[in-house]
Amino acid sequence: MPKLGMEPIRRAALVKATIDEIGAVGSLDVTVGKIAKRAGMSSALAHHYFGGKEQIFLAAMRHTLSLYKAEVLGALGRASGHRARLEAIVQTSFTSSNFRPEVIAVWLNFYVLAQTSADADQLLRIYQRRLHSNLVHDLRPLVGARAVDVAIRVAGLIDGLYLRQALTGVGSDDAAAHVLASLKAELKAGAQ
Amino acid sequence: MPKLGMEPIRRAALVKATIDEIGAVGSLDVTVGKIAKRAGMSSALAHHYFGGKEQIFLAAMRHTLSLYKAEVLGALGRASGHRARLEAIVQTSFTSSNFRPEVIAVWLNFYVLAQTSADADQLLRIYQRRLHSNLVHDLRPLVGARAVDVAIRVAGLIDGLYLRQALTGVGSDDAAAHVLASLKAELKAGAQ
DNA sequence: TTTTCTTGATTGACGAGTCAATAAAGAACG
DNA sequence: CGTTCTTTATTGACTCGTCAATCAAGAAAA
Repeated sequence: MPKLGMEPIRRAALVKATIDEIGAVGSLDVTVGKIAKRAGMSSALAHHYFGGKEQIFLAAMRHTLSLYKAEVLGALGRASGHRARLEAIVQTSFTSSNFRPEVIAVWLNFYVLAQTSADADQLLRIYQRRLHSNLVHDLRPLVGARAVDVAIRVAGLIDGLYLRQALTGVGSDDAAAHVLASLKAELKAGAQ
Repeated sequence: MPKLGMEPIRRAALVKATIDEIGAVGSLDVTVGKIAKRAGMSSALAHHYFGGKEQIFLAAMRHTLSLYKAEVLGALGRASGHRARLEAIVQTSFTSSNFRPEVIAVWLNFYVLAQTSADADQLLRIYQRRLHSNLVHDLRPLVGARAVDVAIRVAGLIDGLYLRQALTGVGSDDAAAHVLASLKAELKAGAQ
């Protein structure tokens, strides 16, 4: 059985299984054993490749973040013009892939973990910084000096509406539309 | 020793201890034993009064929500005029008492629990409905038919900025000011 | 045969919930 | 007023289960 080069395959399988298991349980209260079984291996092997539970979690968070990042980059590539780029960023945050139960569960528990895990906190800050600078980049030409403040509000609104939609399907008629409406109001009001 | 009428005292002590313990650990991964010890009693007594761990958690959530509700009601009582009342609602959401680590931890874990616990979900919806209707009540005279949509955005922004400030002290220069700025932009843009 | 992959078995710890037993405060009773 | 009964308060000890992490050992490639 021992084919060589199993490590990356096993790690990927474990990451996926971790996300699925967190989604199934809704919390980080998942066992290495369950994750390993879902990934089709023994728990000892999971420990062998990751060292411990927390490292498995972090890998799952990183993976979720990198998927999101890729989605944003893709959407940005397809958009032209500042306005369109802003819309792309907003739309991407509310893609259906972000509302799969596993993804929601990972995000929520990510927030919880960020309170106590320095690594999780760092990952979260990276996400926030990236979103913020993406927004500022395309807001600057539109609102000038107000870009930073507006970006804070847009980012906050994205997170808040995501949270609300994730927990209570309410407002799902289109959260993205709400963010864009708010943005439009900011642009209009700023221009007097 | 058995003084009568201990039940309400014990329950209150357990609720407080639960919140403190969740704050200390950062998650719901707290033991009944630890909570009970913090409240100065045996774990058996905690079970006696609450029945189980989940019920202790729910009592802690309810307590946190009722504190918040009382704060809002107090602030609303002191405010006069629609604009002032809206400001009161927003300000209250960002009171320093809401940023004590225990309170943050309870809220974050509340969100996580709402995914799987019907009771937690119900509590969360009550909070959201109350906030929404409070906002609509004072927005209607200002923006008419747009009140519902604006309320959704303001509520989302409150939750989102709270989340961001709670996790990374960033933006703490004043989240409430950001919400009010956004609100102002909505009013201005709506009036053309 | 050395390295990579893999697991069953084990260890050591911890935790939720139950239970039987103790203790006191009041109520009923003679 | 004593005495007995009942209810409330309280805990230590115990059960039963779970789980993270380790380890020794086997199997297959190179």
